[in-house]
Amino acid sequence: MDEIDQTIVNLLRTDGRTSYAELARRVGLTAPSVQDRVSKLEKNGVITGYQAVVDPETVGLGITALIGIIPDNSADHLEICDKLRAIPQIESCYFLAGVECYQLKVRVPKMADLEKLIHQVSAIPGVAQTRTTITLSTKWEDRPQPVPPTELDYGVD
Amino acid sequence: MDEIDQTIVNLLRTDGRTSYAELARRVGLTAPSVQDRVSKLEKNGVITGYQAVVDPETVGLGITALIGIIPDNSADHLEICDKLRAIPQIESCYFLAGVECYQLKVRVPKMADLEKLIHQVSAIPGVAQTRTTITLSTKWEDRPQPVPPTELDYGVD
DNA sequence: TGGTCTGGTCGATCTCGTCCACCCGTCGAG
DNA sequence: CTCGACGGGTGGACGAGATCGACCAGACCA
Repeated sequence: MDEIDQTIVNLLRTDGRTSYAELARRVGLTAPSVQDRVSKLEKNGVITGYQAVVDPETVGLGITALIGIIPDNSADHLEICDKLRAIPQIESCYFLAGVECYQLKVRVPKMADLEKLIHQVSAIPGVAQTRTTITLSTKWEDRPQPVPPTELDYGVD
Repeated sequence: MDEIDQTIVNLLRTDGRTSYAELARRVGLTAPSVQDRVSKLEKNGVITGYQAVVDPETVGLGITALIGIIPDNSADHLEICDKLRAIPQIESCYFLAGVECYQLKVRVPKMADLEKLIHQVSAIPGVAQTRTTITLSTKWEDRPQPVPPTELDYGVD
């Protein structure tokens, strides 16, 4: 994970379809060696995938909401997590330090779908309470910040 | 935005580097026509970009936090938004219906950076109060849900 | 009926991806 | 000191993919 790898990662984060040839030109190497570096980055779990970024509204996912979950004392977190994972509308799931120990980001087409979704989440054993906040607008999302200058080795060679 | 476009979008959301030739095989068209569809999807703002998904921990962004912002009455939201946008560590920014009218998702290398960041956000004119929650773990993030069957035309032809 | 428009195919050409042989410093062992 | 292994890079060859222009078929409308 040297400086060249960082450049490659930054380039691929801002345009995931950049060709190896183009990357090679940018970092001053040849295509095969860039390809080699990229596949090592993938193998080492630095790059975990590539996705097209889609405007949710244009594909009929006009409603975004954040749902906080307060568990009860007997909550089995493995089970909760599994049940949550099975719900496709939950795009992100964070485990938090706080009373609301999960926060979900969900997207649905219509309010009725959100209502159904909340019932579905509330029905999971171990979920004591949920608190939902509608997002009025997404100012921005998943903006790739440049990888910070590495002073330490982060354990991935 | 017919059924074929939806398939293309779904495929590109789960693997943003899928070649046009491969997409063509999957949807039963030729590469040029798929390419044509994709460029139309990009032009119409359905696909807004492509990004490599990176494991934050492996690139030195080990700390994730959610920051809620409570504005004061005189808050100029355009200014707040601009000031927030200028802070690269803020990866996502949602405008919410609630007392905390913004929620930020931030990533930093160390706790000290988070502290600095909170001070930075608190110092923005119009920000009355912030509330920060550390995420203990990211269960998953930005999982692409299949685009819902379109019953209506969502205004993007 | 004929013109136009949209969305497709086909084929040619150029670029890119990918594999392989080879090269060149580094480092540890004999 | 020399040898051999190794990691990481280069260059070339070849097949696959991207891209462009020409052409075609069905829908729609005057």
